[in-house]
Amino acid sequence: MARPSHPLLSPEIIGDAGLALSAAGEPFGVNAIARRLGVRPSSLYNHVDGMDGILELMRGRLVEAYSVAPDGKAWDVFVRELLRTQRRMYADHPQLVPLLVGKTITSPAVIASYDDLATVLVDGGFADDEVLSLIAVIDAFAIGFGLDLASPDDVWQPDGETRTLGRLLDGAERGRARSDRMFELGADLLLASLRARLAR
Amino acid sequence: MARPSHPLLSPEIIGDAGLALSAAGEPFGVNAIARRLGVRPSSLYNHVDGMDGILELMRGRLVEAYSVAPDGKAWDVFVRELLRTQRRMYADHPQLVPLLVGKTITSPAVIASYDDLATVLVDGGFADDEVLSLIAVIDAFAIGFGLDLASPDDVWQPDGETRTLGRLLDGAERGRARSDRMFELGADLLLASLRARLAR
DNA sequence: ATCGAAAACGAACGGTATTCGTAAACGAAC
DNA sequence: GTTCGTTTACGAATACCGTTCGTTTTCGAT
Repeated sequence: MARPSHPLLSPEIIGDAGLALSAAGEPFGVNAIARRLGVRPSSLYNHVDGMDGILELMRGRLVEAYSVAPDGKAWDVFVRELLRTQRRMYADHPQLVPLLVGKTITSPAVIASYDDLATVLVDGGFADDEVLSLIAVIDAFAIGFGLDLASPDDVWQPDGETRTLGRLLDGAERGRARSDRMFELGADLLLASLRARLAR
Repeated sequence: MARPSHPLLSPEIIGDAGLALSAAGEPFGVNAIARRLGVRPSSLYNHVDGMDGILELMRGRLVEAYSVAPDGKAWDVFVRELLRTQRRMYADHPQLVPLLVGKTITSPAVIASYDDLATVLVDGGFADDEVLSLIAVIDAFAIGFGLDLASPDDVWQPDGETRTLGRLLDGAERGRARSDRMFELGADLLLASLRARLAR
C-alpha cells in the first residue's frame, strides 16, 4: 500500500489509540499502537514526533476527557472535585502515570487546566506568591496518589520479623479499597490545611 | 575469559554500580551496568535475577544510604526529618522512581524502614487502622516533592494567553528556591493536619 | 586426583523506537 | 486536463534493550 485514498492516521487517532490501549491495561508503545490501527510503526512518524510526542498527545486528550469546569464553584469544592477526577483519571490509566511525571508540559489543554486552578485559588483569596506553591502541593498529592493506585495489591512482602508493619498488614484492607480510603483521608487533610492557611 | 580467579561481580557491586549510574543521571540498564563494570551483560545473570532483581537491589542500597533513625524522636520530628531525607533521595534519583513505584517491595532494609515509620506512628498515638493510609500519604508527599525538585525549572510552557498562570509564572521564584519553599509549605500543611487528626 | 558447581564469555533471539528510501495518491497551479 | 510538488503509506535497515543458552575455565570439596 502506498498513500491511501482516505488517510488512515491523524494525531488524534494515534493519541486515542494509545489511550484505548492504556485503558485496557495493554502496552501502548509505537508498535502496539500501529498494530491496533492496522498500520506499520513507521507510518506514525508522518503524523507525530516519536514516542515523546505520542505521550504528550495522550496527556492532552486525557486531560480533556477528565476536565473539571470551575463554573462558580467555591475554591474548596473545586479542589476536591479536581482531586477526585484526576485520581480517577490515573486509576483508569495507571501505566501512564510514571511516563508523564517529570516531563515539561506543553499541551494547551493541560496548560488551560492549570490556569483554571490558578484562577480559582487566586479568586478564593490565596496570596499570589503562594498559589504556585499550592498548585505544586496539590499536584504532588495527585501524582503521589496516582502512583499509589498503580501499585500492586501487596505493596510490602515482609520476609522476617517486623515490630508493627506485619501486624498492620494482617488486618488491612487491600488493593482498591485501601487506596480509596487513603485517598479520601489525604484529601481531607489537605483541604483542612488549606482552609486553616487561608484563615490566618 | 572464563571464570576469573578473583570474582568480578556480586549483588552489592551490581546494585551500587546501578545507583552510581542513576545518581549521575545516566542510563542504568543491564548493558550500561555491565559496561561500567567491564563485564559482559550476560555475566550479571550469574548473580542477579534480571533487571527486576537489579532494581530491587538498588532500592535496598538506596534506602540504606538515606536511612533515618527513629531513636527517641517525637513522631512529628521524625516524620519531618523522614520527609526531608526521602525528598532528597527521590530528587537525587528521579529516573528510578517510575521503575520502583509499581513493584512489590521485598528488600529487608526497605521493609525495616517502613516498619520504623509504622512503629513511630503507632507509638505516637495514631489508630492502628489509620497508620497504613498515613504511611501512603507520607510516601506520596515525599515522591511528589522529590520529583518536583528534580523536574525542570519550567514545568509549564504556556503557548497562548492565560488568565492567571502566566502572570504568576513571571513573578515566581525559580528552581531550587521555589521547590524548597513549596516543600516546607507542604510539610507544614501535612504535619498540621496530622496533629489535628491526632487531637480529635 | 576427580568431579560438580560457579562464573565468565560469546552468540543468538525477540523486543523496542527510529530513520531512510520508495511508490502511490492527493491537491493545487497552469 | 496535465503536471508537479507534497503527503502518506510501506518495507528494509539500524541501534539499542533484556534475556537465554551453550561453552570454557576455575574454584572448592570429596
